[in-house]
Amino acid sequence: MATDSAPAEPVQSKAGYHHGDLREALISAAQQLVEEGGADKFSLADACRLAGVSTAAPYRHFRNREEILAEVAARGFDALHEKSAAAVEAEGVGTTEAIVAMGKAYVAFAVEQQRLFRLMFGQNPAVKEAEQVLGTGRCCFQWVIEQVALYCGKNNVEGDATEIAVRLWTFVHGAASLLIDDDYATVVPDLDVDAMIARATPGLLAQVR
Amino acid sequence: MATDSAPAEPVQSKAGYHHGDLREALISAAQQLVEEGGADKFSLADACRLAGVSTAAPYRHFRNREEILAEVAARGFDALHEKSAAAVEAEGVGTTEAIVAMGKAYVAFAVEQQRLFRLMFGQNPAVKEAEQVLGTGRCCFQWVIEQVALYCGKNNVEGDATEIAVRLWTFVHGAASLLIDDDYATVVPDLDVDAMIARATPGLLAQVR
DNA sequence: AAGGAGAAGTTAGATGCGCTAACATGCTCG
DNA sequence: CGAGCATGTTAGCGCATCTAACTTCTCCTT
Repeated sequence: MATDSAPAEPVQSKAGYHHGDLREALISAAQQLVEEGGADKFSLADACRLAGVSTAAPYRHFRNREEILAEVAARGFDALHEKSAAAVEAEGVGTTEAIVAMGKAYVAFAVEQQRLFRLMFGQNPAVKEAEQVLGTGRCCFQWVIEQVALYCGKNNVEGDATEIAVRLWTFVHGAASLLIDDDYATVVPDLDVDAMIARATPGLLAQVR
Repeated sequence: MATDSAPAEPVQSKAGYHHGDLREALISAAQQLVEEGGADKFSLADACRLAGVSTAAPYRHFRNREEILAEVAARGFDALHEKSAAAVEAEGVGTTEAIVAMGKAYVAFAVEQQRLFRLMFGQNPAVKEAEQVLGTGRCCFQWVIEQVALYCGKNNVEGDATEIAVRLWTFVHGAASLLIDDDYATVVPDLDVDAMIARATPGLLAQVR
């Protein structure tokens, strides 16, 4: 595969001294490794082995280990946004069901990509303060506010959409966290989280007082 | 301090070749270091320097790095339990105010000891599955259920105390997490979390359908 | 009271990671 | 075609975890 006669490969090759698109390859490796072992255990060296390059190579594309993690986190927010949007679309924009579906999608995303979720909502400052992460994260939440505003409009609910959105977010984020961190398992092992969300959402949607 | 005439020091000395109570000294150092830099950055070697021993010494008392962290986490649950109990006591057991105070205490604990809270409710399996952590954690939640049951009894609320406790826990845990991980800061910078809890609690206490 | 066993320290070193410096290669464009 | 730059490589420093083998001190038995 290496000492071949044809040096071709139009734009981005994969063989030989130069990788082709190492940046993407490393991000992809990082996504995989993060999901397997969590951001803590993630090692740049492992990613290099997956991509088939030396351990010094990443530094041509990233300042350091955390910059790769930031990129992974940012893409996570995009994925979360997409998943939520699909769930809402399926139920019909502006309905109570859509709001509930949004919450369930949030938790489902957390469950399906536990470690990624932990990275996205973790405490690593280098990740959280990264440009891309702030951008995609904000965008994600703005969209939720919009959905709540649409709900309020359609259902004659008077109230600040942002305030309601924050309440909803708080609840589903708590549910997602306790679920994936196995904290529910310790004390209420057979909790049906989806059912809990469905039952609690109406109360959180109503304007209090 | 070393080559002295009196070898005394009744039970546990601090000077000389033997430390006296290295186990406690290391745990105490770990508590300090975790709160300063988080469990990720915590290094056994740093703890050794704080305690004034070589980097091999800890292995006489702990299997590995994670076993110290587990001990720190377990003590965190004790501290959380105490703080919550004090808050409830101050408001009067069985009142709505006591329940609200319990929630605020939870969030306050998280804010005051961010990194410890993250360790306690993190994803590190070696920590979460440790005997002491499971024990103190369960105990902590059982007490919350009791408080909710007392509330229900005094206020003629029909409903499963466990179910209500889980709803409350979910909400305040979400609030604490989003607050200390700076996620609120990105999108709703001037949110008053205590006020939010006070307003949301009555709705969460009521039995839904 | 002597002295031996074992607990609790030590130093040395294997292994692995992050990151940098200096060097090598080969794509791209003038 | 060849110069220059982007993107690889190897070598190596510093630091962390953990183990092995050795030392020191405590205390328990006789």
